[in-house]
Amino acid sequence: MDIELAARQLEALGSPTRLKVYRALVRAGHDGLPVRGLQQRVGIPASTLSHHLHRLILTGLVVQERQATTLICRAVYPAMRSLVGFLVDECCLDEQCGRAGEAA
Amino acid sequence: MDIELAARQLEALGSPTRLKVYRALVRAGHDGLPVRGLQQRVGIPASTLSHHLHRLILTGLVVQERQATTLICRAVYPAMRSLVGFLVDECCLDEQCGRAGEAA
DNA sequence: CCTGTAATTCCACAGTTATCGAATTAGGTG
DNA sequence: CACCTAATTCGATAACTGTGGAATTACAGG
Repeated sequence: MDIELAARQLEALGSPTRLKVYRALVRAGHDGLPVRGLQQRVGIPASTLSHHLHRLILTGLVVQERQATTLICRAVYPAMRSLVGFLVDECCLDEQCGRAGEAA
Repeated sequence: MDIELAARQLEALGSPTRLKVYRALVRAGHDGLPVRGLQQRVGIPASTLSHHLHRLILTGLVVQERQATTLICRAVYPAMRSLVGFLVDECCLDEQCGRAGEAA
């Protein structure tokens, strides 16, 4: 995992709106959510949502698939997995980030 | 862990410069690093570094402690731990983010 | 082809961020 | 106190971000 990619993905998640969007998608599971459903859940105008989705897609955290007239959005789980892996491997020392030691 | 705090911390880490700063601090371990040493490692002007450090400190990811004329910076490991915890607990579904399934 | 729904793209604007030289504050030493 | 090093704060500027209404593209059905 490249540090530049990690930074871009962290930045993509680093907006309350986008984090809520992403979380909604993760919670939607494998079936994903249409943009419309996402919009109702997050409660923002369509154009704003579209911009945020675009950013999430650019970093590889989200993909879209067209089903007739609706676009289904899905979280890309492997991307999140490697991002978390980066944080743990590159940014944490084992002793300090391991569960042992102190209960946060 | 509040989603707003998570977003602010993700944003703080979501800049290549700040991510490098943070990583350097984590790697420095418990002893931390003086601002000067950090500056040499990351290679940016002091004032720029100071701003980035300030942002990291505001989100609770980094702390500073004065030792005479030098300021020692340290990564706050529990903060990273709970951020990673948030990503795993709130943004990942067990089945999809568990190590089982596929090897990323 | 006309219509309707889905979603994006266009456009504009206010607010924020990154950057860094210069000035300033903090703290120790002769 | 004068001086030195460490680091921050000030000030200014260019670039980017978030936001959302309006126009546009994409697709299906009658």
